[in-house]
Amino acid sequence: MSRRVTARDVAKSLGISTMTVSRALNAKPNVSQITRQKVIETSKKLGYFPNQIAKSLVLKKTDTIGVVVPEITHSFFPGIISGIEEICYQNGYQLILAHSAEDSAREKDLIYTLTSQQVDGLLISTAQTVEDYSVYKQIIQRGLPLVFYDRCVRGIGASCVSIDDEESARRITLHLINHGYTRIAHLAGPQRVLIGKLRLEGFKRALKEKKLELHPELIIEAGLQEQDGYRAMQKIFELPPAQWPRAVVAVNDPAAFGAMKSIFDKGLRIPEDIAIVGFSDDIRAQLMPSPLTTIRQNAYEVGKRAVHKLIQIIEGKNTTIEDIIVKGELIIRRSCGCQNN
Amino acid sequence: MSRRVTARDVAKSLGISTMTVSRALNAKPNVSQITRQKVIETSKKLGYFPNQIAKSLVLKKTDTIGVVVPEITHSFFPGIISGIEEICYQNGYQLILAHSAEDSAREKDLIYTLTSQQVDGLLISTAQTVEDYSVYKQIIQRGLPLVFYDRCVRGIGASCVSIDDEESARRITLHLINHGYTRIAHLAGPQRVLIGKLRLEGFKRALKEKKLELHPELIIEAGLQEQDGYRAMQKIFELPPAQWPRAVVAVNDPAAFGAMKSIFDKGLRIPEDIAIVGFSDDIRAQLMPSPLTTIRQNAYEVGKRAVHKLIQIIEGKNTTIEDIIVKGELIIRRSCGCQNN
DNA sequence: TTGTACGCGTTATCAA
DNA sequence: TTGATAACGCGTACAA
Repeated sequence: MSRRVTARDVAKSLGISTMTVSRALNAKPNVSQITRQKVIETSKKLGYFPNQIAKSLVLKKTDTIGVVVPEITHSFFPGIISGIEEICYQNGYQLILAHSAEDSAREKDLIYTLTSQQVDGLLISTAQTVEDYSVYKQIIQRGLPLVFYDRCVRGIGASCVSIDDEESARRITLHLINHGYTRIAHLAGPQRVLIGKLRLEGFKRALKEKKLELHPELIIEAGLQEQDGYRAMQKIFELPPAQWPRAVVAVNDPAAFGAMKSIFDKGLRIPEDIAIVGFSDDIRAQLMPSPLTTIRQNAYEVGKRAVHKLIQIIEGKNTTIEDIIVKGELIIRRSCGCQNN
Repeated sequence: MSRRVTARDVAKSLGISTMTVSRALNAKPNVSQITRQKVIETSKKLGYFPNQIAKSLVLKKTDTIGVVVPEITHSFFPGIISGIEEICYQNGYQLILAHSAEDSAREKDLIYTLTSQQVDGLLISTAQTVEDYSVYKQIIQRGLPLVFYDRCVRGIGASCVSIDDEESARRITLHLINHGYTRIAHLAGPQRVLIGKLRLEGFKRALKEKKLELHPELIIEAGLQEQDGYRAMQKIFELPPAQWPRAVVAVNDPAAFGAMKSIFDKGLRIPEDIAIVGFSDDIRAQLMPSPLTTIRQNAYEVGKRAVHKLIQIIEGKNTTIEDIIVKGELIIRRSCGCQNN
C-alpha cells in the first residue's frame, strides 16, 4: 500500500470537511446536490477510492465472507464456488477462499485466520478427518453467522445446505430394482464420512422397501477414488461366482469407473452381465464405453442457497436454523440396463 | 461483528497496558518472559484474537491477495487456484477470489473493489472481451503489485506467468508432421484471444520449418467450445474431398471433441482417415473412442509460480518484470496415429 | 521492561 | 446543510 488518495485529500482540494465527502459519496440525504456533484467529480479526478479497511473498522462490518473448501480440484466444488461467487457479487460481498486440503488441523487454522480477518460470516464444508466440533461451536457461540454446505455438522445450531444423498441413493437403487435385479451390491464410502453413511442408508432403505434380502458380503466399505472402486469390485469377485451381484450401486462416479474397469477386466459386460450406477455425474460419466447412469448434483445451486442463507443471517432477515436440501436428478444412461443413450 | 474481545480486555484483566499485550503476542523482544506467558494464557482464556482489520489499517498491509478468474468451472482454473492457495497459505496470505465470468465490465468493477479492500497484490487472468488496458495501467502506476497469469497483457510493465502456447503448438504440430501428414488443418481460437493467436503462430511456424505449404482454407477461426469445433470441422468438410486434411490441430481439447464428433458423423475413422490433436489434456481426452493426443498444461504450477512472483514483488525481494513460462507436456495417445495407448 | 500519546482512514454523533 | 470531535483496535515512537 503506497501513499494513496484519501477523503481528506478530496476535502482539502474542495475546502470542505471529510464528513461532507463521506456523506456525498455514500448517498446520504443531508448533502446539497451541488456539493455532491463537486465531490464526485473531484474524487474521480484525484482517483479517490474509499479505504474499505478503515470503513470496516468503524462500521464493524467487512462485507466479506469466508469460504472453507476441503478440495478445490474435485469437480463438485468449483461449481459450488461459482454459485457462491455469483450471489456474493450480486450482494456486494467479497469472498475469501480457504482450502483445507481435507486436513482438520489446517481447517482449524484457516477458521481462526478468517475470524481474525473479521469476516461477516463463514461457509464451511468440513474436512473428512474432522472429529472435533469445538471450533464450530465456538463460532456459533460468538454469534458469527455460519452455514455448512455439502459436508454438514448437524445438531450444533448451524444451518446447512446439502444434497439429498440418502433419498437420491434410495431412488437410484429403486431404479435398479425396477429393472428386476435382486442381488445388488454396494460399494460404500467411508462410514465416518457423512455421504458414505447416507448413501448406504438410502441403499438399504430401498432394499427394505422392496423386501429384498440384504447381503452383507455385497456391501464393501471403500474409498471415494477410482482405485478404491476397483479394489472393492475385485473383492466381490473373490466370492464364489454364484454369489456375484447382478447390479452394483457405487458411492460415487469415480468409484463406479474403477468398478467398471474391474468388471471389464473380468471379461464381463455392462449392463448385460452386471449393471452399475454411480453418483455425482462426473463429466466422464457419459463417455464410458457403457455410459453411466448416475445422480446429478446441482453444485451451483448448493453454493447459491448456502450464501443466500448466510447473507440472510448476516443481515438479520431470517436467522432460523434451516436444513436446506437440494435435490439430485436421476440421469438415466445405459449402464443400468436402460436402452436409451 | 458482535462485541469481541480486544487487546484492551486482556490488558485490563492483567492490569497492564495494551502495548505490552501487543508486544507479547507479536514476539517482540522487549517483554519479560513471565509477562509474555501471562499474556498468552489470558488471551487464550478470554478467547482473544487480534483484529486483523485494525492491524491492517495501521500497518498498511492486509496480507491479502486478490485473484481475478475469468472462469471457475473450466478445469484449468481450479488447478491454478489450488496452486495459488497453497503458496498463499504457506506464506500467511489470504486469498480473495473474484470471478469476472469473462465479462470485462465486471472485471473492472471487481478490480476496483479489490483495491478498495487494500489487497497487497493482484493476480489477474483477463476476461476474453477485455480490450481496454487502462485499468491495468492504473494499477501499475499506483505501484500496486500485479502479476498476470495464463491470459496475460504484455508490454505494460507487469510480470506474467503463462503456458508456452506457441512453442507447444509448434511441438504438437511437428509431431503430426513427423507422422508424414502434409495436409494439416487448424481449428483456430478467436484471434483476439491471446491463446488463439499464439497457437496459430506455433502451428504456422511448424509448417514453415518443415517447408510445408500453408492452406488458408484449412485454417478456420472458431470458438473454444465443443460446438465451435464441430462447426469448424463441418465447414472443412464443405470443401471438395480432395482438399480435406489428413490431420487436424485443434485449438483446445473441447474443440477437438467437437471436431471428432463431426469426423465420426462423416463416417470417417480417427486416426486412420484423419488424425487429430488437441490442447489442454481435458479429463475426457483419454476416454475418447480414439484417445486424444494433446498438450498437458500444468495449472497447479502456473498458480504457484504466479503467487510466488507476486509475493516476491510485495515483499520487495525481486521486483524485476519477468515473463515466466511453464512448459507444456506432450501427451501422446492414439488420435495422432501413434500405436501406443 | 513498560506505559503514554498519537495516528491509520473512515463514519456516527452532536453542535453550529 | 455542514463541521468538529471522538471512536473503531491496533502499532510506532518516544518517554518513563
